[in-house]
Amino acid sequence: MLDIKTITQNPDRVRQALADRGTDIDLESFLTLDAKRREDLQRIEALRHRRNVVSEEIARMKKSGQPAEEMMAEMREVSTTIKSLEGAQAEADGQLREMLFNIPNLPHSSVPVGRDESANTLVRVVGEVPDFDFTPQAHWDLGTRLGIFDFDTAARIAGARFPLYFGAGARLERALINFMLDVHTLEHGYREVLPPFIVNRTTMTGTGQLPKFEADLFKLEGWDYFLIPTAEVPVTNIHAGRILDEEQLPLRYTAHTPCFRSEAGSYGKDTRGLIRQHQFNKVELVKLVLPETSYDELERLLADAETILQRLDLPYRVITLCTGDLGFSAAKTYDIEVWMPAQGVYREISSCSNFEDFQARRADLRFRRKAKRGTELVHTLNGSGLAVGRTVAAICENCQQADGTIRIPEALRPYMGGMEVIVP
RNA sequence: GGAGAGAUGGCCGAGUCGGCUGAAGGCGCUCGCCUGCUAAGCGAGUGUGCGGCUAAAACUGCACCGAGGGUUCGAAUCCCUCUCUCUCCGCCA
Repeated sequence: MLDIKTITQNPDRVRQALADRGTDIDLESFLTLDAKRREDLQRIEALRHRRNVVSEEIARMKKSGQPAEEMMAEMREVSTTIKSLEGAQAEADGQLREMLFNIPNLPHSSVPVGRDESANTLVRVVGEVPDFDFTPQAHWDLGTRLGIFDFDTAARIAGARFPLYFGAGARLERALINFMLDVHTLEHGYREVLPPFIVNRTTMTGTGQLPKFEADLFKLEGWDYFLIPTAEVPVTNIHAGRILDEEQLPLRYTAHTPCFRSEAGSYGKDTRGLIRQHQFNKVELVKLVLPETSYDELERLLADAETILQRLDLPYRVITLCTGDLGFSAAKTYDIEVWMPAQGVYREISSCSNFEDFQARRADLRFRRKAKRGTELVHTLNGSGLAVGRTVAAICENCQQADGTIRIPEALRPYMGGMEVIVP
């Protein structure tokens, strides 16, 4: 969420940002409501001040045995007035908060302006796209033939869009998780976390999934609990509501979790294979950093995620999302897209974002500078490092061989017990 | 699942019959002093949010003692609901 002051003091800047994002939000009624709220607040505070003063006076009089009936009667009225004003205030607060929750983050100045993904800009293309002398198979055909995936059985057990891996497929998934966690913890300086996979409403609100995107989540019936759609949610909230010391920053966490997404509204999109599932594994990178370092940290985060693809010899490209394609909470996002030969397209495999203080304000993530009064909000960042299911899909397709077997990237072989090729 | 206890500042911990407690005391931390080594001692300071005033401070108003509601002129203190923690019993990987 944005700072109310940002909106009231720079309404034009906010208006422009919303326009760039292609969002239509009624800022005027927000500004009017806020002005009125502040006016009312002053009245309430003046009345409360009077009540405090007179109540003290009453205490004094009672102690000295003087009657205070008149004052008490007056205060009864004052209290009633306060109570009714407070009621109105609470309502206005609620309305303002709801509006605030629906205003997206301001895009960073380096973000290209544009309506949709066609305005995204290419940052770099890395790796060699494989040149097959046969027609490459889609990973779902390949994997099903090899007996490492079984989407039909998964659908019978759970439903569409659920994974079921066997043998070398299951091991490949596990190998990737371990490989990614090892690289990030041992080489990139992240601390490994194993967080809850189910979180409460406050936590979901802290990172911005709620209240706007409840339909995208799985909710536990009879509980105010949700399955996490990404490790970003529990991990970013680790320090929610606490004040960190400057020396503790930056905090860098990595976590492997399953992710659960309802994928509401995506019917018909990517119906086959591992690309879009209700449940998938992801190794996530999360950072809490000093504000002045957050854009450098974003570049490092992106590089950390790219390292995984480079080690696996998977061809990919990096793009910067334009204002119209940017997620609700992000100020800037790079997507890493891996090459998928069977479809002949690049598919998103990681999304690395700087949220600046947008999540921090919601989740109340603050820090105190050494020898300085007061607190400041940290900047939060996160990125996939990487989506595991999609990495499996990419390996299947990029490393497939004419005979329908899959060559395992060298970096992964130690994690596969030395296996070099997946055969039927 | 059953029974009981509790939730106060960075931490520990006091709050009596509701009023003078933003909150004693201690620890920690910061600054200064003192002491010829690390130690100890002395003094001062040390929450957050939202407002007002100010060039900026100083100063000042309101709120916050798990969360929400109630009683009252006035609540950390009384009542209700919820959440969480701890202990014992049961069950269980």
